[in-house]
Amino acid sequence: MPVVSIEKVGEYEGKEVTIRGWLYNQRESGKLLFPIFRDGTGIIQGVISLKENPETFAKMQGLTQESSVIVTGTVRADQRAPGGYELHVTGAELVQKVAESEPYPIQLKEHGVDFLLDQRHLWIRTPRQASILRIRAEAIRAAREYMDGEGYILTDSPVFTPAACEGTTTLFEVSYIDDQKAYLTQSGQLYVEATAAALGKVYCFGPTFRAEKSKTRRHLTEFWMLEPEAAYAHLDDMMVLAEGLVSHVVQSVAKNRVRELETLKRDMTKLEAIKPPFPRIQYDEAVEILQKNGKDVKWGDDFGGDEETVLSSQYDRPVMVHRYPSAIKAFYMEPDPKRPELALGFDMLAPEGYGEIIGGGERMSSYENLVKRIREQGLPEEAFQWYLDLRRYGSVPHAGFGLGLERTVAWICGTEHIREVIPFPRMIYRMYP
RNA sequence: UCCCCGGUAGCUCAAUGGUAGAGCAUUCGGCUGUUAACCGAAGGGUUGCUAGUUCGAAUCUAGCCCGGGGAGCCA
Repeated sequence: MPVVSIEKVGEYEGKEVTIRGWLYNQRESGKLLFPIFRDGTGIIQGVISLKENPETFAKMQGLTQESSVIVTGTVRADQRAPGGYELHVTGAELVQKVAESEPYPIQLKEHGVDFLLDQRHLWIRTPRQASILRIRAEAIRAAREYMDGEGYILTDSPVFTPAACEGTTTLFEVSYIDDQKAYLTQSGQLYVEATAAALGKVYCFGPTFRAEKSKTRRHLTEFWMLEPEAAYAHLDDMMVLAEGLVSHVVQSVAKNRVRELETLKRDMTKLEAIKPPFPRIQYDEAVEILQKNGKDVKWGDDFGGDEETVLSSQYDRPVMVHRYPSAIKAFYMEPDPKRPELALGFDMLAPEGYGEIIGGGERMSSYENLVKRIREQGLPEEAFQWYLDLRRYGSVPHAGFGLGLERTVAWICGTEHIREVIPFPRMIYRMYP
């Protein structure tokens, strides 16, 4: 008797198979049972007749939602069944029954956000959430495939760091060994700058932490970031890499996760349009576009969520805004030699109002300028000595960016909130489960 | 940190100053093709907490707690 996964059940039409999973739901109709099973790969409806199989009927009748079961039956195509295939159950083995006194808390109906987040460890069992997590996995696989294919070497950055990567944001402080203090990384960038000088083209991919008190659908306190860095690379090289990476990720999901995107009711035509080249606009031009659209922004202002939405809604694919004023960008950004008041940085804004998914640019390569900036920012110079070494010993032009995984996946999935695209979201005021 | 919104049964919600209710879930009964099945019945409440106004508070007032959305900041 073959043990099969529900996603592959169509290959076994007319054959008897075993499915190991859970009871997703069950409808009862007198002398007929319609259990719906799930096994993590999909759902399938079963049929059990009292007349034909009284023993199994008795075992399954009244069984509680999410009880674990191993069932055997014959696969039949049937228009009436959700999913097109049905399992005519011949035998069932109950693995664990959910007690009636403590029924499964998540029902097949609308629930509130607060409740679902408290039940996140169970919520991920629902088809929609499971689909999102499968898409996340595909996005990660495709992103690494692309970076590896472009000759970038994975060199992961540490999670414990001695100081801030960017002065302004708030850090999570943790106690380290023997009364030392450490901080959870807010970016791996400084470290990939070092590995780029060692290996040429590198990237890191891992969790990052921001203790900002942001309460929006675009923020998490713990999120994953992919950060490439390349020696001798310039701003334009990074914009080419960024559009190549993002389009490869989107196209891979569109190709390999069709069923999941259907579960999410995602508009596939919007994803299919995500191909290079992506539009590039300079900051100056972005300000003009915003002013034409009635936004009260002047040159020198940074863009908020509203402004980003206006800009990204002009295009059917992500837009890259480059050369922002240095004053509103991070301390390590290289100024444009043609217009020193501008930084050689860029942001990629996702369509449909999902906001900034990439930020990056060219790093400052001059020792003197970098020291000056560190002092201006009031950053602890001692902690940055190793970083300054990169400018003492064979400094070269180099560039990179950071791609926010969850914002990217939220956009691909079309979810309302970023919290749905990470298995266990960490947000301000929420760390359970 | 600031602004806005919310907290009533396990869940989703109703009740706007006068006896706290419905659907789902659970239990019992019925139903041979159900699609969040349906029909009948039962059990289930410190209305977030504290104080106040009132003959009377889920409802009005104040403070606090918890959560959501947004600003700032950022991926």
